[in-house]
Amino acid sequence: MIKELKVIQEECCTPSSKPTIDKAQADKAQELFAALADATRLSILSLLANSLEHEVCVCDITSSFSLAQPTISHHLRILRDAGLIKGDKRGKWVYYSLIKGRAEEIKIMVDQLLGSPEFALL
Amino acid sequence: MIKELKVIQEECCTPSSKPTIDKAQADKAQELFAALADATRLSILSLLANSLEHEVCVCDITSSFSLAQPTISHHLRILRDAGLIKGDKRGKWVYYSLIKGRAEEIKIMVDQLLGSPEFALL
DNA sequence: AAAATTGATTGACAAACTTCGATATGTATA
DNA sequence: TATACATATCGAAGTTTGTCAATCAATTTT
Repeated sequence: MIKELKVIQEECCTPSSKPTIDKAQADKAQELFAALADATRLSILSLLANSLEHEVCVCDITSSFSLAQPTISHHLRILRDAGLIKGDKRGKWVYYSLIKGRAEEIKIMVDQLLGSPEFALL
Repeated sequence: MIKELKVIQEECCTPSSKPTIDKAQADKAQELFAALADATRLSILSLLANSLEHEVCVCDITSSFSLAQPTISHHLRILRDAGLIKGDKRGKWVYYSLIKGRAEEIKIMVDQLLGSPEFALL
């Protein structure tokens, strides 16, 4: 009996048998979440999502924050590089808008990472 | 005619009328996404989500990566502080597991930020 | 054509983050 | 009780990130 208890305690746990995400997937997801990991950028996204025409020019984005114009430009670039927004230059102004379908893609990513009822069945 | 074109060009766009997320919400979301903005931490989450018992001890997590033990411990702390995982000490070992329901909460957050069909109707 | 305006880029700096070795703490074993 | 083991914490080194002033490029206005 004591011997059996010993054996149980000599192993901490049974290792996983299911495959986990690979490094390429993890790196890609990291890029996305890093773009979302800033309060200013999240506010910019919310601003675009809630604007009447779903399109806001840089001047209005800049005037919504107490940050210098190059700082906003920097944040817009990060969101653009992450494929979350796009900019459309018309005349003197650049109008930014959300890229559609990204919300769904992100939610699928969250399910793959943290598990969801559907993924749990696989 | 020319005058009318001038008037149109003197304003860049119509400002938003809908409310956007406030700073407190943005800060909270930033904390969460910052915890997800690292490939190692995403791999750890995936490891927990895909483990047979949905529970893995630190030793097995550590041996899954080419990183020093204090580094893994640091990442586990960040995930714990973000409310994504919990640790259960049993004897010599600490077993980590995902906190249930967080995936759904994150997906709702994404919808609020980037807009979703339901939120668009509001 | 010159001046003004919008937005992007560059370079610098401080703050935050990832990583590690050394060490501390708690538990089990001899 | 002394030793070995598992994990957390601390402090330091190197890297990345957020911010701004200065500058540049493109467009419009005068």
